Order: sequence, then C-alpha cells, then structure tokens
Amino acid sequence: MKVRRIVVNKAERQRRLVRFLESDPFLTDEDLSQILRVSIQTIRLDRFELKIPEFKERVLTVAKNPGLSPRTLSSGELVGEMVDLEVGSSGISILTVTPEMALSKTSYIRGHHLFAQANSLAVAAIDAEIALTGIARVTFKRPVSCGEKVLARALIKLKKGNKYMVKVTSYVKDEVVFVGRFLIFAVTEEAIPQ
Amino acid sequence: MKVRRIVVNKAERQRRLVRFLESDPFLTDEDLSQILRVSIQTIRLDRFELKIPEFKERVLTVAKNPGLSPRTLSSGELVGEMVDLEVGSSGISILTVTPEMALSKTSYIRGHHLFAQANSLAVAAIDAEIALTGIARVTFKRPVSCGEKVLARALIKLKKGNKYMVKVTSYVKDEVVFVGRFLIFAVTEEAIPQ
DNA sequence: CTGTTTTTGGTACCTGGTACTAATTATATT
DNA sequence: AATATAATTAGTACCAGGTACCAAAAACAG
Repeated sequence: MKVRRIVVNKAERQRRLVRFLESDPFLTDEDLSQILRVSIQTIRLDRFELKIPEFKERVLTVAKNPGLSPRTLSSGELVGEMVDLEVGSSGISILTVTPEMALSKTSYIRGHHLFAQANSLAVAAIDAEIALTGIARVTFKRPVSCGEKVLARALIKLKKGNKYMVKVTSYVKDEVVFVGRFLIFAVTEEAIPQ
Repeated sequence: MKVRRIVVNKAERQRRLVRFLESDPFLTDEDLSQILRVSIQTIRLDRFELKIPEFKERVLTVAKNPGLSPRTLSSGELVGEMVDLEVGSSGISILTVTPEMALSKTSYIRGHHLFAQANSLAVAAIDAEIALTGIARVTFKRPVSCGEKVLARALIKLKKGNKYMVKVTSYVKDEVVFVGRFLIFAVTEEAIPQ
C-alpha cells in the first residue's frame, strides 16, 4: 500500500496538534477542531491515537506540577493567546472574552478588543523586527459577548518591499464576527530615532 | 435575636471549609460534603456565601497562575480621558501614552491603543444608550511614542436612523497621528437578547 | 405553637469530555 | 469505472462536577 496524500495530511495535522498542545495545554477539543478545521470527532481520534489525555487531565497535571508549565507563547506584546504562528505567512490567536471587556449596559465587548487582537496578530505574523500598522479597514460582523472565545486567523495576502497586506478573520465557533485588512510597514532598526 | 446553636455550627463549618480548601484546592463539593458531613447542597450554599469558585475554576486558576493576566487595555468604559463631550455632535479625549502600551523594541505604541481611544470616543459621542461599531477605516499617520499626549477629536458627520458616521482625528501637539472613520449603530435596549 | 433560618432534595441545564456505532467521504487499486 | 479501504464525520448514551432554581423538611428562638 502506497502512502496516501490524506495520510500525510493526517500526520501533519497530528504533529500540529501536538505542537499546539505543547505551547498551550488549555485548548479544548473544540478549540483544536476550529484551529485545525476538522470535526471534533477527528480531534478526539487524533488525541486517542497520540495518547494525549483530555482537557481536565491536562489542566490538573499543570495545576499539580507548577514547575512543569511551559506556558503559552504569550509574548505580552499580543492581545489574546497565540496558538500558531508561521512567521511570514499566517497566525492564529485565541482571545477569551472577560467581563471587564464588556460595556456596562450589555454583555457585548467593545470593538477595540477585537481590533487589538487582530492588529497584534497581524503585526506578529510579519517577519520583521518591528512592524507598524499604517491603514486598517475593519468590519464588526456581529457583537461578541462575555465568555465567548474569539479565534483570529491572520493571513499575509501580499508583500511588496516593506509593505504587507494582512487579512484577519475572527470567529466565534464557526461564525465570523470580525474581518480586518491591515496594511503594515516593516521598519528596520536603523530607521528608528534615538 | 440571640445567637442560635446552628448558626455557630454553620460559621464553624464554613471556617473549616475554607481551611480545607486552602490546604487542598482540589477538593470537590462531594469530597467536602463527606468531610463536613453535610449535604452537597449545603456545601454549594457555603461556597456561594463565601464566594469560593467551583472546582474547575480553582484548578484553572492554580494552573494558569504562573505569570498571567498582564492587563492589556484599560478596563474603563473609555480609553483616554474625556475632556469635552457634546453628545450627539462631538467629543474630545486625551490619552497619555504609558510605557506598557509600547512595543518592547521601540518606544512606539501599538496601533490598537489609538484605535481604542478613537473608537471609545466615537461610541461615547453617540446619543444612545448602547452603540456598537460596525465598520471602521483607520489610518495611522505617524508612530506615537511613550510620554506623548494624544488628543482625539470626534465629530459626528452623519446620522441616518440608527446609523452614525463619526470621524475621529487624533493629534500629538498639532500633528495628525491618526484618522479614523467609524460607522456606528445605536442599539435600543429592547433589541438586546436577555 | 409560630415564624424564621438552615438544610436538604429534586429538577433542568451546562461543559468537556468517554465510548460506541453507523454513515459518509476521500483515495487507491484493480 | 467499480470497489476496497482509510479517514472523517455524525449521532447517541453516558459521566463528573458543576449552576440555577424551587420546594420541602428540619432546627431553633421566642
């Protein structure tokens, strides 16, 4: 039997799954199914094949072995939690909406949190020491409420010299809540004053 | 009203409950109900009165504690300080740039802080209980550094039903650093689910 | 014996799973 | 093109450890 293309995809997906969980053990099967764009059943099959324990177990392990926790690529620079980053091409981050992000009169969060997540992800995806946003065009498709998890995907659409066009789409479950197009400039270290 | 015997028991039980959870946060309500010889409902009542979160939350807190919650954006309703507001027509706010808004490699602040100031000002300028941003088109004219004061001016350009077009221009001294156009929707209280 | 507090019981619902079966889709081989 | 096989998805029943709510029972004070 020859190696099938789908098998390659499966192995690659499983490698990615392991990477994601190593960098962030707090991802649920649902998060992973959204990140990897497969059904939740597939994630469970993968986890089973890879002998990766369930969410509760992972959290317990981290909680009971404080020294072990590798913690996320939470660079502090980023709004949200980076779960994947292929510098120069794409990135994914997850933002868990907390009550203090919301407007007092509703449970809806203020738009600039979604913007911040998308903008910082877009900037992080650029392969440059320093990147600054020049122009952005964003659309808030529907309000986001407390407790929801926002998954943002960034994709570099175009690179021209030091200019990048990055498109970010943010989802809650499978619903698009935000779309943004960012024109970002890479800045060389020498160009910075002082 | 005199102190009842049962009240004493209750207070004592709650003190013991706290002690047990302090020494072992991984006790479930069922464990506690067996330790303290009361029903599980009583334990839940006690936890509620003592504002002690549930098992899952406790485990998550312990697991995530190593260096978390870096606080990204101000938690107030408005980003920046409102210095003038004519509801329904215009507004001005001032944002003093602090070092934690900056990228580590430069003194430049990340664009989403300017966006947040402009967006929250635009929303505040609308004469409505609740307003949500629909579309925004923003331009970052030049980077802003630590220590600078950003003055944002919002002007309602157009009102059509519940839709508003607000233009925000932000300055450092007399220099324009940011321009944004926001399409904002006023929402009536009844339209919000729950 | 009555009124109030405290405790208990029960239901419906939630998340993040396990365990299992069956159907569907994709791909490879004949 | 038909078929075998791998991979994926869908669906069900069940579990722990809860939340939220309501009603009933028990404990106790006056």
